[in-house]
Amino acid sequence: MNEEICDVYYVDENKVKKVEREMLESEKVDNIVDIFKAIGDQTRLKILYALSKEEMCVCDISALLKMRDSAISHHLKLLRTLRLVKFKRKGKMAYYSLNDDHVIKLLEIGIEHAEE
Amino acid sequence: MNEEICDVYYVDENKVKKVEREMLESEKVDNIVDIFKAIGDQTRLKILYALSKEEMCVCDISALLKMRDSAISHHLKLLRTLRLVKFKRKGKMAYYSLNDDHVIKLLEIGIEHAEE
DNA sequence: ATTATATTTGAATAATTGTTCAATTGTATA
DNA sequence: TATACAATTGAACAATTATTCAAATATAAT
Repeated sequence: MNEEICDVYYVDENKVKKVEREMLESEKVDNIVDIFKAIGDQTRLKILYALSKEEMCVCDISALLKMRDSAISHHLKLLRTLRLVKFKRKGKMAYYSLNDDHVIKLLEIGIEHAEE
Repeated sequence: MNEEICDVYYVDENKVKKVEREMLESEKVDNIVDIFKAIGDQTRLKILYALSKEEMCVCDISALLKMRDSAISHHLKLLRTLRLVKFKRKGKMAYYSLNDDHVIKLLEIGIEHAEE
């Protein structure tokens, strides 16, 4: 009988309004979601985990994961855009590494939760 | 000219083999990926963030996010399966809350990275 | 029992996304 | 300059997934 936004009748309006005020701005939500979405993919998670052990070039990673270098490159581009990895060119190769330790922390907590 | 697994020629085999030994088992990768995939969705991220502020029932959340309770329930089921949220029934309602503080830690680091 | 309401579920559709292929670009060397 | 190779890019296809609708449960009240 309260709001007609959805098909629900008894809503704790005060609670909802309170949480509404505390919610993240939607632009911020988008940015955070993008990070988790990036890590939430088998190939990219493996890439990130591998880079936490060693700096590697595209061809090393594609050999490690037994995938086309094109696929790896597409993923690395996304990870670069999100500043999860960085790279430096040395001759023909591009050496990738983790951009900062946020990724490592995220992976650690993710692993911890998965292991329980 | 090394391995013919992919279309790449010069690979640092020692490095690749070393990282191969250090890699996560693929079953573990799947489990970790599922967690990040779950958080890497606008609706579910908002649900988790909201639940970090207040315990809420399905109808509260659907009012907050202006979405069908059916959609919310589907998401909550996934989050329950991954043990990211828990719930208790009180009468007709189901009150949801975060299962442990892994989610909060993950969100904090995600927010931190997004804000830089 | 019947009615009312909160939640859950399954199936269908629409939208998103990962991988591949083919072509291109950048860098080094002959 | 011509060739070789690492990396990148865009387009296309296949696979995954979020949301909706409709129907089914669960719980409480009349």
